[in-house]
Amino acid sequence: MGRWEPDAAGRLREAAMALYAERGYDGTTVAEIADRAGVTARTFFRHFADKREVLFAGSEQLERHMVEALAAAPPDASPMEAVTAAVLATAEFFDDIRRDYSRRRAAVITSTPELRERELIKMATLTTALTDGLLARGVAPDVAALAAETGVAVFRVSFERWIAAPDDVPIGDVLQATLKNLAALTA
Amino acid sequence: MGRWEPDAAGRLREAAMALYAERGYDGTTVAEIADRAGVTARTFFRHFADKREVLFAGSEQLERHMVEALAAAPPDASPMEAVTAAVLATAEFFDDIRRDYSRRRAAVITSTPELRERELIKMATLTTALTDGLLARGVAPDVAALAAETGVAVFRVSFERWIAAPDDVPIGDVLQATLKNLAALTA
DNA sequence: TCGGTGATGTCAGTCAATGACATCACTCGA
DNA sequence: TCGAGTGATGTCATTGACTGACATCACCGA
Repeated sequence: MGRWEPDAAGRLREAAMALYAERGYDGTTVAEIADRAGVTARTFFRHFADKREVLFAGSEQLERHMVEALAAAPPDASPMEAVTAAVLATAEFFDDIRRDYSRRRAAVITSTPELRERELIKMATLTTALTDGLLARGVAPDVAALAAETGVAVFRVSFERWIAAPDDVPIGDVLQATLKNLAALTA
Repeated sequence: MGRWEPDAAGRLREAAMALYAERGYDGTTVAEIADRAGVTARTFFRHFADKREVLFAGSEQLERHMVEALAAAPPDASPMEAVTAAVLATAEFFDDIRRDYSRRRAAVITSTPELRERELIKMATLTTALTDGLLARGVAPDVAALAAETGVAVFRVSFERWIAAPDDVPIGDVLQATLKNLAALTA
């Protein structure tokens, strides 16, 4: 136990999500989020770069996880096989507990242009990271970019479908199905 | 001739571009842009929704132009042929005069995360518009989305290359070359 | 016990963005 | 010709995001 309640960042995330869902992104001030989390607005900005970033806290973790899975793929795996491994590795992030959070989060994001912008750049950053990972595996630049783009597209589509799917469908199944669809398309 | 100098929006665009290039986006205030354009900050926000939008003023026009070209394609044209027509239609927008502006604009955008976000959402909006245009032509949803995505990708890649190319290369040539590359890839 | 550390609070300030209201050249119809 | 719009702009006040500088104070390690 420290001097303050621990996990201020976590409380801020919870508070922000709750308030965004309740009053909308524009209808919520940083001061209100901080209040609910029991800190000041100044502390909010010490944990998150801006008012949007609080909804994208997990993205660096997810990216790191995918890049690691990409690097861990067998050396003789094809670019697309490596990307597939990275995409499937995301299943470990989104369990049943996260699904409810993900749904509320997605609802807020899709209804707020500012947040959609942020999400787009996160996806772009992820694509760049995967591209770099493929380049490190010796993949040709053109192929790397294309494979990374495809991988992120598969993740995006699957994530959306997972959110819309019944509660008993795990995200792994959706990812598998999307990958199968892709294979059928390109065959 | 009106009561004020005409084309305030145009002057604001010029002023913004010059100041962003000179001092950077963050180092420029809306008040400074307005000053240079001979108006007040309030007037800036009457012409542009926010500080970023002033660099994306032409995007609605470009989108409309592409959508019209898409609609004007022969009814029996394939989805990809229609998209190709839309992509090639952009050549009418970017002449030699626009190239210099485009270069400076691209330099500012790539060096400013906030502006990159805005550019990404513009591209996403364009993709949606082309998708809708294809749907109106009776194209199946999956195919429409994919074709639109591909078309925007071709435009993006071509635009980047055109900016980096020597001054005597017209954008039309670059678009043609990119489309040829795509055909070779998918063959 | 004491100085360093780190997370937080406090305060003042800048600047983007918006609403309400005033201004005033220009236009058009009575 | 006059007077009531009209539309683009200016002025003013306000909110709220974000930042820098400095203070605080429990904890930890020597």
